[in-house]
Formats: sequence, structure tokens, C-alpha cells
Amino acid sequence: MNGVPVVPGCVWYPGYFDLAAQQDLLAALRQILRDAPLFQPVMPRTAKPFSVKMSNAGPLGWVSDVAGYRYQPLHPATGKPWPAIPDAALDVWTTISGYPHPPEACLINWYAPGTRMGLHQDRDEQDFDAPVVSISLGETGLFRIGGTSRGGKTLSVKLASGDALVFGGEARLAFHGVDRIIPGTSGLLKDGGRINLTMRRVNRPAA
DNA sequence: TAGTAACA
DNA sequence: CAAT
Repeated sequence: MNGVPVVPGCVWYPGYFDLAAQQDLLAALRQILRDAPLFQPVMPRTAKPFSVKMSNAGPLGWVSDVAGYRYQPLHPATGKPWPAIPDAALDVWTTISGYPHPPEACLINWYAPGTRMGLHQDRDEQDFDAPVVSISLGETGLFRIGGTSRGGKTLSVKLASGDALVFGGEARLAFHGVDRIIPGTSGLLKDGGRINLTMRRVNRPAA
């Protein structure tokens, strides 16, 4: 794969999926979202809503509500297990994660036009040896990644539809977020916006 | 601190 | 930053 280094531990794969593959993955996601509808996460304690809406696929899903951040096996509204992670996404994990066990969680983030995601760390997992793998669909997202503490320097990458990105190793706990969705950058989603998939290992593998 | 406001 |  033609990976582009972003910061140590973070590699960007522009154009990982061609248009036909993006459409196929999108079709699979639409089916998933019928079974596991988007929900609106809220911040712990303050109950301030995220602008991004979420769902999940895989054995575990990430949720946030007044009680806190956590992974759980059931959809918070339907009470049903999350649907399976699409094969095309699992293939990305196998290809670029360098990790010999499958992901347990695939968070589906829906960025409507104008929404964003503040800088944060992914630290709700038991296993920080596995990287985080991201897939972008739809309009370009201005992704920003920095170091392991809040004040540091950051770098921005424009993640376009079909791009994949991995961050692990010394970037596994890097602060990252999405500053803006750039309008008019993709026709994949009829009304614009962006879908991001992030796959993670949650628990340490048994053996 | 996965949120916003407000300030240069 | 305020509030858990």
C-alpha cells in the first residue's frame, strides 16, 4: 500500500477505495443503519449533545451518555446486538493495522454538514497495542492530530472519500479530531456530509 | 474536555 | 472554562 506518514505512528492511505468500492461499502452501511439506527451521544455529566451522530458494528459499540464513555454489546435504543462489521472494513484492518486479531468495535460517525468533533483521545479500550483504523466516505473532513497532551503542535490532513488512516504505536493515544466538513467535495452522499468508520480492538486477545 | 464561548 |  502507498501509505503517507502523517506523524510517527500515523499513516494515511489516500484513495484506498475506488468509487465502486465506496458505493459498495456505503450500501452495506445503509443496511447496518436500518438495524442499528443513529443515536445522538451526549457528554458525560453535562449532557451536552455531540453534533455528530453515531452507531456501531461489531461485538462491541462505543457509546457516551450522562453516565460516561463505554463499550457495550447492545444498541442503547433497540437493545439489540450491533450488526456485523462489513467485510470490506475488516479487510482494511487486516491490510493496514499490522495487528493479528480482528477489531471488536466499528464506530460509525455521521457528520452532517457543519458538524465537527473536538480534539480527544481514544482511551476507553483495554488494549492500546492495537491501532485505530479509520475509513472516510463522503465529503472531505479536515482531520487534525497532535501529540499525547493537549497543548502540543498539531497537523491537519484532508481525509477524502475512500481514504483510510491508521494510528497506533506512539500515536495510539494522540489527540485528534475533525475541525470541519468541507462542502461540495464529494457526491457520494446525496445531501453531503461525511461518514467515518473507526475500528478498534477493545479487549486484550485471550491468547 | 468526543462539549461550548470568547477572544485575538 | 465549570462542574462532576
